[in-house]
This record gives sequence, structure tokens and C-alpha cells, in this order.
Amino acid sequence: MPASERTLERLPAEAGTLSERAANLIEQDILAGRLAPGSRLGIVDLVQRYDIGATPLREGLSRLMSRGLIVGIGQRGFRVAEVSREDLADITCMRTAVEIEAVRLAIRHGDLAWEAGIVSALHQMRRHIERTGNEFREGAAEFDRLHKGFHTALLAACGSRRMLAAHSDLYDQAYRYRRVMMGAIDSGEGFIRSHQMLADHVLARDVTAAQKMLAAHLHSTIDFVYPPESGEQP
Amino acid sequence: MPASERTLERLPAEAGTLSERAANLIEQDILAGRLAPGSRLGIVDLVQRYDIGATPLREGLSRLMSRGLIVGIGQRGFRVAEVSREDLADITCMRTAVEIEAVRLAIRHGDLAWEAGIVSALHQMRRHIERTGNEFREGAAEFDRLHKGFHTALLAACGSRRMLAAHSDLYDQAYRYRRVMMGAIDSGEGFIRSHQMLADHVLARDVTAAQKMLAAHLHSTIDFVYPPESGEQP
DNA sequence: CCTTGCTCTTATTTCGAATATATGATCATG
DNA sequence: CATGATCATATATTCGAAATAAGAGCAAGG
Repeated sequence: MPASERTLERLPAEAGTLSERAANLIEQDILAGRLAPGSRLGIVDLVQRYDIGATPLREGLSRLMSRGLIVGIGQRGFRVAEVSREDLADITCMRTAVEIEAVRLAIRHGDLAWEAGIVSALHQMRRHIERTGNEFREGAAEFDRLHKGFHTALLAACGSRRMLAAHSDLYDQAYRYRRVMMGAIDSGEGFIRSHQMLADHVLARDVTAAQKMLAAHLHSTIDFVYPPESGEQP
Repeated sequence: MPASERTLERLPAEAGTLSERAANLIEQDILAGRLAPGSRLGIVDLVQRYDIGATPLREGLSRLMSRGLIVGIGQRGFRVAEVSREDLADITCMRTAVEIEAVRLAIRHGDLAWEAGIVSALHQMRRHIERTGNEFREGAAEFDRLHKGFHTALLAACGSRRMLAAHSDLYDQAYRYRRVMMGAIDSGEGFIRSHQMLADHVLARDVTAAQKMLAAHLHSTIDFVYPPESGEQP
């Protein structure tokens, strides 16, 4: 195992045009929290930070705008989108709408390969938690990739490009909030169990149970990040 | 009626930055069919067409990309998104998901102002049809504004910014297909009646009936544009 | 005759400079 | 002392030209 270092970090950012690269880099930094919510995204700063010209940067920012990670005001530049309880509620609302319907369609149309994908994704997630023990928050980025993979697998057979794209976008937007609660998961025990149950309902083709559990799962993030009794802290 | 010409055409396009203006202009042209599906959007052509520089144009194109009206391939420029039966089905799928949930929430949370908005929007649409008679396809753009207004009014009280935005985007994307079937509506008679029924169900707070009718309404576009027995014609 | 590799053309993409706009400070004024 | 106008500075935005990549046409070789 000498040359085991492969080009892993080149995958997301080093493709195509500088505009895409810029969009990817900025998205990564926002999701990872390196660009805090509400931060001003001054062009000059960004040019220095990423060593990319103003034109492709602006283009990347424009693309991110429509995805809810960035807000841009007329002649006053761009900012990282704020986080707030209302926004998380809105994301959850939209996610619920998309996933409730997508999982219904997936259950209706899913074939054997789809089922296998779910089992596989769940297995990977479980193993990752077992392997890293209670410190699986450390590799939050890697863990979240698997978590996203599982939820994507559930919906994979829904047959709608737009729904899958929307799910992906919304998942990423919610990631900024989930990051906060990563440390709050005591053990991976209950986490895996609830996902196992979700998978069971889906594989049993029980639409109603799956929808119900999915909705509850989505809403649980809100209470984790903003406990019901506490005040707001945007 | 001397100075009855107000600045109406300035509303959508003449605000803020050139990038926004470019995005708006291109969007209008795509929706109106002046830029045909699949057209190459060469930068040089667009610069001449709109008398706007390459930088803000490209930025506008980037913004439209995430909204499904434009596809951009790496180093190979931009094109107007193709139309196809699959794409219309996908739009409808996504619209169903969003609207089914949004109307549920709206019925649950809607207040008196919301109800009034629905009645008002329906009234405007009916009057417009009565006034223009069977030629209401002529003012398709104006009519469609009212039609969109009605459907937006139904969901207005859902309480989710993202859902309303998604509805607006999807409605616009579907407009390219609806434009084709505009001439196919024999009389405004049945059209208004079905919308009246939809409004009745919603105002009666009958979630199930409203959802059912809404879904059917959305799906009806597919059969109009691509009749079930005919082959595809993208 | 088809394939392959090269050059030349065309178009996209990017940069650096110029322009237009907002922001903040300074100063005069009520 | 508060308030509003004016100017200076910083910033975002846009332009025109240069760098870069894709595509077309053509020649040489299998």
C-alpha cells in the first residue's frame, strides 16, 4: 500500500470552467461554515481568497443565488444567506413536500436495483458509524456524504430529475443547520435504528408509514437545532 | 385619454443591474418562444440582440441555468433547454409534489384575506375571458398572468417562500408547453368551470378533493400538448 | 475508402482596466 | 445638538481585448 494517495480532492472543484470551479469552491466553504452566514462576499476578498478573476467569481455567485445559499442585492454585492429558525422551517417544509411525493413514486416504480441501493447505502452508513465509533462526528463531511447517499437512494426510483435535484439542493441547504447538531447525537445507536426502520417501511412498500416516518425525520432537525423552549438565535 | 401610456414595459426589465436585466430579457424571450427550444445562445449573437456586454449576459445565463430554462455545457456555451414529453412529465411531477402539499398547508393556515384573494383572482380571470370572448388566446401573455395569479392565490397562504418560488418557476417552465395548447381551448366555458370547482373545494377547506382536482388539472396539460395516441415530437 | 492527426477558424471564457454606484466622513446649517 | 447636503473613498459592475478551448476542413497514412 505505497501509493494509496489518490486524487480525491480534485473531484469537485477542478473541472470545466473557472466559473464552475468558483461556484463549487464557494459552495463548499459555505456548507463547511468557513464562510459564516451573513458574511459579506466582497469581490476583492474573493479574488484574493480563490485566486480567480472577478468575472467567473460573479458568475459562480450568480449560480449559487438560485440555490438559496447566497443572496445578492442589486448594486450592493453578495452575502452568504442568513440562517434562522424561519428559514430552517421553510427548508423543511419544502423538503417534506418533495420527499413525501418522491418516496411514494419511488415505492411505486422502484425495482430490485433500487432496493439493493437502499440496503447498500444503509450498510455503508452503519459500518461507517461502527468503525468510527462515537467520534463519527469528526468525519462529519464524510459521514454526511453517506447520510445523503442513503436518503437519495430512498428516492432514486422516483423517476423525476427535478425532484432528485431539488432534494439534493435542499439537503445541502439543511446541512448548514445539521452541522450544528452533529455533536448532539449521543450514540449512533438510535440514529441507525431509525434509519433502519425507515428503510424497512420503504422496502415493505408501505407508502403511508414511510411518508409518516420521513416527515417526522425531517422535522426532527428543527427541534434539535432550535429547541422548542429556547428563544431564537440567528 | 391622451397620456394613458404609462411605463408598463419598464417594470420587468429596467431595474437594477444589467445582469438582472439580461436574465429577465432572455427569460421573456424564451417563454414567449422568440428563442426556440434547443437554440444555441452564442454570446456574440446575444450581445448584438440585446446590446449588453458579454459579462452581464453570461451572468444572466448562469442565473437562468438553475431555473431549468437554459442548459450550459462546460466549454461549449449555452442553449435554450429542449422541450420533450419527458420534460413536461417531469415538470408536472414536481409541480404536483409542491402544489399538493402547498394547498394542504394553505387550506390549513389560510385566513379571510387569502380566501378573498382567491375569489378576486378567479373573478379577474373570468372577466378577462368574458371580455375578450373566444379570442382570449390572443392576449395569451396577459391571460396567463391572470391564470398564474389564480393558482398563486390558491397557495398564497402556505407560508413557505420556497414553495411559492418553486411554484412560480415551475409554472413558467410549463408555460412553454401551455403556449402550444392555447389555441386548443374551444371555449372559456369549461375552463372557467373547472377553475371555479377547484376554488370551491379549496374555499370549502376540503383538502382531499382539492388535492385530487389540482393533480388532475396539472396532468391535463400533458395530454393536451402530447395527445396519448400520437408519437413524440420534440 | 475510411481513419487519424494536424492546422486553422470560430466561439467561449477570462483578465485587467474603466465606469458607475454606494458608503462613510466631513462640514455647514437649522 | 441634531440634520442634511457634499465630497471622498471604497466597491460593485461593466467593457474591450487577450487567452484558451472546441470544431471544421484537409492531408497523409492504413
